[in-house]
Amino acid sequence: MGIKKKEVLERLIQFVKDQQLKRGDKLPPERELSVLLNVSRTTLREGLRMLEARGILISRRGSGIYLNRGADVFDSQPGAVPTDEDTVIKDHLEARFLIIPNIAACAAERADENEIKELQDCIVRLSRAIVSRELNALAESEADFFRLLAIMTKNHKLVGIVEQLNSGIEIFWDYFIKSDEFVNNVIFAGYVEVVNAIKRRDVTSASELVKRNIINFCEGLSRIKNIPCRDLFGLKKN
Amino acid sequence: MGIKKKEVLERLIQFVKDQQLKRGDKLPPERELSVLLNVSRTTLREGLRMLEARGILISRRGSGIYLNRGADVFDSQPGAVPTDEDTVIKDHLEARFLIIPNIAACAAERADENEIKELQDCIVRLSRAIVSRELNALAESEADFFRLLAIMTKNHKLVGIVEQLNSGIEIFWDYFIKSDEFVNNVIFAGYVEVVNAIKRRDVTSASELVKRNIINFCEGLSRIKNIPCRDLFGLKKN
DNA sequence: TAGTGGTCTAGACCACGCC
DNA sequence: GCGTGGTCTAGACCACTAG
Repeated sequence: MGIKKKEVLERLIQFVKDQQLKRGDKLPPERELSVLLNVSRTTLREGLRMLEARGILISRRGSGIYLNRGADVFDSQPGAVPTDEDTVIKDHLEARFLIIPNIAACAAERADENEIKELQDCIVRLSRAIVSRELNALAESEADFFRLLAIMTKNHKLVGIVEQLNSGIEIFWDYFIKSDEFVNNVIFAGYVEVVNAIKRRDVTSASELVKRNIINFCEGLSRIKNIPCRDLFGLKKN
Repeated sequence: MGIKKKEVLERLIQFVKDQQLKRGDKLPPERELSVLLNVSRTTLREGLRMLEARGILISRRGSGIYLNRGADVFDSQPGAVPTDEDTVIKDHLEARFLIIPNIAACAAERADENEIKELQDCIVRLSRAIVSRELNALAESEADFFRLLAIMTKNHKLVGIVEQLNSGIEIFWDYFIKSDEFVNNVIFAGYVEVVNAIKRRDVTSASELVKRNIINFCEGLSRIKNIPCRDLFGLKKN
C-alpha cells in the first residue's frame, strides 16, 4: 500500500476524532477534505472507499459523506483499520471457519466434472508449493482452492465474498512455512480429502472436512505463535 | 456505474475472447491496454480492479496481469459480469442463507449491551421504513442490521465480508416493497425474534431464526417474482 | 439552480520483478 | 537497467439531490 494512502486513512480517522463526529454526522465535501488532508481528491477517494468497504462511512451521491454504524471502531481500536498481526490472522481463520464449510457443501452439490478436475490440478500445485517451500505459490494456490470452491457453487456473490476473504492474508504464510512437516502433511492431506468428498457428492463430509482442516491449521499455527485457538470453535455444531 | 466503466468491462471481456486467452495467459500491459480500449489508464484500472475482485484477473507488480481460474465465466455467461436481475437476487439470498446464520450465532455469543441497544434502534428504524414504504430507508436499515451483527462478532474480516454481501442489492427491495402486509410483518417479526435470541445469548436460536427469516423472505419474493426458491434450501442441516 | 459525489483524463513518479 | 503494476496529481465534466 502506498505511503499517502496509509496517511490518508490515519489523518481521516484523526479528523473524525478531532471533530468529535458521531454516527450519522456529515463529513466535509470531498473537495474540501482533500485540501484539509493535503492530498488529491483521487487519493482521498481511495481512502474513503476503503472505509466504505468496512462499513464505517457511507456516501450519498448529491448529498454528502456520512459516518455509519461501525464508526465506533475509532473508540475501541487505536489503529482502527490496520490491526496487529495476530488479530488479523485470528479473524481470518475464524471467518474461514464460519464461511468456507457451507460453501464447500454447496460446491459438493453443484460441481461439474471440469471443475473437479481443476480442483485436483490446484492441489497438485499446492503440494508442489509445500514441498518446495515457495511462499507465494503456496498462498496463491490455496487462495485458488477456495476460489474454485466458490465458482463451483455457480453463485457470483459467493465468488466475490471468497475473494474478499482471500484478500490481505499473505502474512500468515510466513508462519506456516516455518512449521513442521507434520502439520504441512496433515493440512495437505485434508485438502485431498475435501476434493474426494466433493467427487463423491458427499455434502456433509465436504463441510466437516473443511472444518477439520481449518482446525488443524489453527492448531499448527498456535504451536508457533501464541494465538488462542480454543475460543474459535465454540460454534462447531452450527 | 459510469458509461465508460461498463464499456471498459465489455471491451475487456471481448478482448479476452478475441485473443482466445486462456487461464494463466498474460494480458498486455496497462498502458498498452488503455490505448487498445481507448480509455485512460485510471479508468482501465477501475475495470481491472473490478475483475480482480471477482477472481477473474490477478495483477503481479513488476510482472503483468494474468487470467485466473474463474475466467471460464466468459464461456458460460454471455454478459459475464452483470447477470440478469433474477440471478442476482437468487445469488444474494443464497449467500445470505449460507453466511448470516453463523454470524448471528457468533454475535449472540459476543455482543455487549451497547451493541444490542444499537440493534434494537436499528429495528425501530426498520419498522418505520416498512410502514411508510420508504425504499431507501428500508434497504439501508436492513443493511445496517447485518452490519451490526458483524460488528458484534468483533471480527474485522467478517465486517468486510458482510459489507461485500450488502453491496449492490438495491434492486430487490423494489419487489419487496410491493409485497403484501403479511410478508412484511412476518419478516419484521423475524428480526425482532433474532434480537431477542441475541439478548438471551441463545446461539442456536439466533442462527435458526435468521435462517427461518431468509426463507420467509424468499417465499415472499417468489410469490411475486418467479424465483425458484426450493433448491436454495437443501443445505438446511449444515 | 447550486453543490455534492461519481467518473474520466493525461501525465508523473515510485517500487517491485525480472533479465 | 528496464518494464511492469501501484500510487498520486490537478483539473474537467457528468448525474444526482436538495432547497
